[in-house]
Amino acid sequence: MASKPPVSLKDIAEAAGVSTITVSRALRGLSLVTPDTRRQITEIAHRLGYVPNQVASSLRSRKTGLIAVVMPTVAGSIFSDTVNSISNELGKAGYQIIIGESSYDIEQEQAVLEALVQRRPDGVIIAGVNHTRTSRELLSAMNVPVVEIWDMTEDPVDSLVGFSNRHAAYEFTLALIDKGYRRFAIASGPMERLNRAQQRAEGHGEALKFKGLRSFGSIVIPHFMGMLSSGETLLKFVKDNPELDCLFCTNELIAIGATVQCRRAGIKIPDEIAIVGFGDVEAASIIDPPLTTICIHGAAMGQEAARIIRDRLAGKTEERKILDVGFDIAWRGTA
Amino acid sequence: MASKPPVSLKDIAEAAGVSTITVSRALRGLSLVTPDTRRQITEIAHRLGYVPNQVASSLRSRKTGLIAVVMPTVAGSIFSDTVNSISNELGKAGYQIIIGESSYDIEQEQAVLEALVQRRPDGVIIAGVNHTRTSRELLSAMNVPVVEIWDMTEDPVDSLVGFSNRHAAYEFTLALIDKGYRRFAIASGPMERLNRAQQRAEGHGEALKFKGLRSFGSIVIPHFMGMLSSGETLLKFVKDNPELDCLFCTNELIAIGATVQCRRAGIKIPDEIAIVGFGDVEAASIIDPPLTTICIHGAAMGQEAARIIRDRLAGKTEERKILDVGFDIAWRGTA
DNA sequence: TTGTAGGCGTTATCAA
DNA sequence: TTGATAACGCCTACAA
Repeated sequence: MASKPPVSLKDIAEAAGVSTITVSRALRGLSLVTPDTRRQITEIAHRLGYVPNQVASSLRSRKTGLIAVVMPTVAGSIFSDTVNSISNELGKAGYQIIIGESSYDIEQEQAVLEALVQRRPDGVIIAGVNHTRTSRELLSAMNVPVVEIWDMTEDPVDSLVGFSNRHAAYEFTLALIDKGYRRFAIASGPMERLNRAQQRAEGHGEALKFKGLRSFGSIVIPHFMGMLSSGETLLKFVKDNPELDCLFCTNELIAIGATVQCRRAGIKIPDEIAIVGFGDVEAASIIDPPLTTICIHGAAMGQEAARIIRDRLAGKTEERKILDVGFDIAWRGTA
Repeated sequence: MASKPPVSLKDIAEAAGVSTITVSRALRGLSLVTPDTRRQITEIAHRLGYVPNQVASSLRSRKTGLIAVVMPTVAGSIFSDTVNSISNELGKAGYQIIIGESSYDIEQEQAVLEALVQRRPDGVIIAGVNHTRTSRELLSAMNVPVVEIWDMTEDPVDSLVGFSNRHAAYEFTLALIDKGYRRFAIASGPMERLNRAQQRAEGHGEALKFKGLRSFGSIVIPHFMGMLSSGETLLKFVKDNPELDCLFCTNELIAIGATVQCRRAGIKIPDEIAIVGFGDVEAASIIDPPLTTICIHGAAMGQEAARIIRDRLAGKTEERKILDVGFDIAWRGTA
């Protein structure tokens, strides 16, 4: 297992009889090098199996080409559209992403952020607008573009691409009431300490109140246990509360689970009970009946956030942006 | 927007009246520092808002704490279990992962690899065993542990944690024949140039041949277009071939799509036609009927691969490992 | 237990 | 168009 020592710019420079900086320039395509010299250098670099050391480059140039992306989770389908579109959009510009998972917990988010920051990312995209004080300070102190996503506030750390969870839940509830539903219960997923679930619940509640309705119950699935087992719990809840006519889920996955399990138990949806979700993952459209839900523009948020980062880093713009991508209601089979 | 200059070890050293190396040692917890000194240093570092620069650290120590993970895609649910378990397992040991997508193409894989290698990862986990010559050379030349996953071969680059796609398809087909199915057609997803789909098709074909059966047709969904639209294509195929009694899909997503669309078209599954998948994603169990499929141990592969990397980097073991995690057949509703 | 010296591989800066 | 010099921030090696 004789391991050859790694090849550096210096080795190439010696072989080519030029200085390291010339090699560096040639390999970076810096057009101040004679085509002839460049060709020779490229050839030698290739022959020697040279692999540029981006660590050294990053240290000296203070550019890592890394964008930190902090999400509650990347498991499951909720945030994967967002992460993918970020990755694709930034990939075009030669950036790599490093992902951190906050596990829906701002303390954990801070820990993750503290780790990521040490790698000196050139930018940060982070889900949510509710962070610890230290996290906010950290984000500001980094002096790189920061884009918060998946939420809305008047007072972002830097730029923001999101939507109002509260408003979406509010409007959706109004629309459901318009459709004739009156006796709602609300089901929440694992209570996010990042509190987007809570905002959704509040928006729902406000809409009820505005229409003079009261809530007929609520249930929380404390630790997320997979779609089907959450669904079992909700099936029991639905059976125990026969007066309900609509189960408002603040989380897509439990809505899917509930729909599947209720259907398997022979409950007619939406006739006996309507079920609605929040988020529109792909699985929502393959179940029967397909889920009526709020469609969140995860990919669009990712893409816009990535663009903002890219443009800022390219010096194209200085300004901070606040972008509301809104939401749609996807009327399908469950309500 | 006055941006304070970043704080370095030197700044802390000066403030504490010690040398930078002492600060470095104190902050890394290297137990050669007086508790008193350490406390003082920690306090100052905190007060100054010191953020260690891992780029500099990586350059000098030749350890980046980064593990490169190369997968065909991270969109969708197929590989996400694997990536998550890798991330979790390595996270425990303080490693970060950087992901590259090969898009089911070994040329693209090579390009991705060439980019990742420049960041000097401490290890590599890569899907598949079929790589370009250059990729293999690159992997060897890196002199870091490499684990190939999701496939099987006698001749891995280094370590290997996988299963035989061919064998799984072979055994599954035999089991289906045992169940009484005779008139099979095979449906493939986007033809992977990384050729795992092909191995599955071959295993299926060999089993038929072994039992003296012929294939009743085949169809390829060339570009993956989502579960439901693939399903439409397959629904048409099934309608056009009424003699079939089992549709063998080499890809879970198209199996789900086919099942959903056939069912919506009123075709009785499995009575009129059986449909089986390959891979067992979560969505397979929420459709009706739930999909009979080969259960691949994606999370287990990820975890084992991560462990091998971790142990090798901790110097716990030198040896290369080949691990076959096998597969299970999940008999559910569609066959 | 602490410190000195130097270098990891690259690129910014300034000079030729 | 090319080069010399130094520095990015940290840690290895060796010495005290």
